[in-house]
Amino acid sequence: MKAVKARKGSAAGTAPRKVRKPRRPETYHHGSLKEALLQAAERILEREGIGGLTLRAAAREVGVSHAAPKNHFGDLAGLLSELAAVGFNRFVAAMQAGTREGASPDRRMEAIGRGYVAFARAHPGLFLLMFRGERLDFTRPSLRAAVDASAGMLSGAVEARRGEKVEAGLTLAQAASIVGPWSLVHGFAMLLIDGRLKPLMARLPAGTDADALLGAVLHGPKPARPREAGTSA
Amino acid sequence: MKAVKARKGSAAGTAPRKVRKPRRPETYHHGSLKEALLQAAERILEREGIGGLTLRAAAREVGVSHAAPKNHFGDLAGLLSELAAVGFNRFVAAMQAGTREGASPDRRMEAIGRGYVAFARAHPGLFLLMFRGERLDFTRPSLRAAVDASAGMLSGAVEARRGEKVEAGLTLAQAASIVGPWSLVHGFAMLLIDGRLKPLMARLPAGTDADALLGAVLHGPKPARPREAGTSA
DNA sequence: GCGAAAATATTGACGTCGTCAATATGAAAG
DNA sequence: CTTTCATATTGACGACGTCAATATTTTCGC
Repeated sequence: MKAVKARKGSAAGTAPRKVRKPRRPETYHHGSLKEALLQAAERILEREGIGGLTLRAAAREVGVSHAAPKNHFGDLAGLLSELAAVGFNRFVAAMQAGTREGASPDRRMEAIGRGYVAFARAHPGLFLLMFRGERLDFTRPSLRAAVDASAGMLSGAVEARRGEKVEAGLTLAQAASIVGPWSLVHGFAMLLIDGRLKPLMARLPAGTDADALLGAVLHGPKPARPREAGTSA
Repeated sequence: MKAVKARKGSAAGTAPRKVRKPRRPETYHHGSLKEALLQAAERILEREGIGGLTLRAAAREVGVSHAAPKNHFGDLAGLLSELAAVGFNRFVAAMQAGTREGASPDRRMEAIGRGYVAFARAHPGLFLLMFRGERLDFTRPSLRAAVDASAGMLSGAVEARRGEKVEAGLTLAQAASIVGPWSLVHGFAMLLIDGRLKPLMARLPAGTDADALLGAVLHGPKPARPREAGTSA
């Protein structure tokens, strides 16, 4: 989509300088560098993993000097946090993707869970970054807003299923009805993209994929009290 | 070169030179450096987080040269993997800690889950390291064995609860009966130690702690199908 | 005991990283 | 056109992982 632009001839650049985004006059020096850096960062993240994502690598990928990102993100945590914010926004979209308009609360809940895992599988590097709080700066407004949006999504679905509005104060049961499904789906996604389920899945009937396993986890016998869930699914 | 060695006295005690493990004559140069490095690494991990755990920092903490760890661990992944192996062994012990002899399979299962989360809370840095596969080297025999032990623990408890031995081949329902509880407890632990549940827990009645929330998650309404789980807790 | 051989520890170097300070450059405002 | 400011570059510093060369200690054959 975006031409990574010519390498700008190093020293002797006789070519026209600012041909970067002819359509958008809002560019400064070299165009919308912040956005370009974010896209480059995501590319690096999914290509080389979180260890390969550095400020200098992002600058290199875009073709600017190693210190250029500082103007837009401050430090590494800034870049990672902005990228995580982008991820959370897309995350919300992924969870909403499978929810149909008139679906029952239970179906809606399941669709959200499937979207949750689907996003993690599609963007494992981004997902891991988003849920690795140690490297993020949650004081950044963009990240905070994106996180809040994704949190509101889940509790909204739980509200609809329970048929009661969640107030400022929560009962233990209300909290558990949010944290339970969240934990189940989050743990599944984490274990899956970290390869922890591979040994188990290798022993399943041929052709059984992660989606089938997720379906069985969501619908099968209860995790804690099998007596009530019938014998076989 | 002698000046560096003088530092060893600070950690070893009164003796100036190689009095590190008087009981075991199997020591080489400076005592059991490998074990000392592992202990130092764990100290650093819990004190400064995973970002502060470096080969050089571990060497510094013990008082040896910056390249000394290479002899025992090869590279950074080696140190992290050996430390993760130690963690998995302790992890198994933590899960077994709450299981009583004649307890029912369900109670045993719950005890394992509580031990799972308790370990994560007690050693968050170690737990995160153990479940961050990207930085580990699973070809290391010690790590492989420790991981297998912890995996066998969970499936063993599930076997007991289902009353059937798990064979080489798995049905989808069998796999789900393992992955479901695992995901639930793992996700809860992950979200908890990453601070993701803090906003929710702040809205709970005063005095409600993470253990109470975990209990509600384990015993409360099912994550996916509340109809079967009785009315409401 | 003693010397050879192996194991272990140190030193120094290289390239990469994040970050900072100083400087240069292009855009916008007057 | 000139001032002003946001943006980008250059160069430096310390910390890191890793490697090669060297030094020191333990172990083992005798």
